[in-house]
Amino acid sequence: MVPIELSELDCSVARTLDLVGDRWSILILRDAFYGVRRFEDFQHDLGIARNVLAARLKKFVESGVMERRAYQDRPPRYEYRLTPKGRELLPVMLAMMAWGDKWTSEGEPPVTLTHVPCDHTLAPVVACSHCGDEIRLHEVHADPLPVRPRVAS
Amino acid sequence: MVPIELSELDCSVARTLDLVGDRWSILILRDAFYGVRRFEDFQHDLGIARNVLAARLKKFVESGVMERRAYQDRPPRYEYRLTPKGRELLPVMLAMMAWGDKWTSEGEPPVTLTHVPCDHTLAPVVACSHCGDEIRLHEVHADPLPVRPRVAS
DNA sequence: CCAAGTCCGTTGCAAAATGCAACCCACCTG
DNA sequence: CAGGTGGGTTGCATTTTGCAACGGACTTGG
Repeated sequence: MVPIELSELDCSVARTLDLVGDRWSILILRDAFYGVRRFEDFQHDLGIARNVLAARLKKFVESGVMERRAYQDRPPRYEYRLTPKGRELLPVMLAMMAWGDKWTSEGEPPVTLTHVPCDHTLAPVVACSHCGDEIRLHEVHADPLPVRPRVAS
Repeated sequence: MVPIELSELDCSVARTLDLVGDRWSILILRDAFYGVRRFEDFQHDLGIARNVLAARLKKFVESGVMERRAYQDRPPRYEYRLTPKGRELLPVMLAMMAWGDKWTSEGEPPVTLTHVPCDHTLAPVVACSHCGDEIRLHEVHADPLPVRPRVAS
């Protein structure tokens, strides 16, 4: 994937996109969150082309999101595990999952999440790290504003 | 974008990906969150090819994430605004932004977010809708488990 | 009245990413 | 020694993107 030209677009969203902004990356990570570690299992579960899977795993390892570790010698076999950097992509996946469940599900949401510490069904929300309230669009002020809105809004 | 084959992969993440899982969609939405509404402004700010921008906006309108509204007749001119469905993609963008800031920024994070109600610098976190605590990977239990991990883990 | 500018696209063609199936190699199992 | 498993690579067709040019309907300036 060719990186987006960051000259005028140096935002963290774009940098995150360089890693997970394609069709398969987040789905691979999702399986990894659920405990999948091996090439064959990713491939079988997702139905992804093997060459694309190999390319994605390689990219994840190079960027420090996963590590490739041998779990046996002879024949050498490897598994792919999330690093802390990779595990912290969980919020991105949960946010996408929550949105998909709310707006695009036909019938029941297929997966119910339970938050173990409080033992309640979980709808992930994005909250303010300081006050804990849910974040709404017009309650956020960005500085410097990365784009120049035409009038004021 | 050809939808991912959902037969064995009917997860909300994949359905969200069908909308925003390409190189530009989230960046367009990001500009929209910041108040950009017109074709020319999106194009100029992002440097996106005009045909791709036209295709994305059309897709957003068709899927109900944006609405196309005339702001003048003669010549007919349209602007693109987020619908509620679209505004609720904010968490996805914030999560990507937070991750990019934390893990890929060289030097200072370019944008500081302030949460207006509590007047504090904001690091968006994904939290449990019930107890408000931040969500960690191993504190989430999914049912039914959408993939079959090999051993247990 | 004519030239230039603004806004929102469409069209054609080249480059890149992806999907698909076949192949490979090293081992293990019956 | 035949077949299966695991982890890939290679070649080729298809799809998606990027780029630049063009068009049409106005508005503005002189």
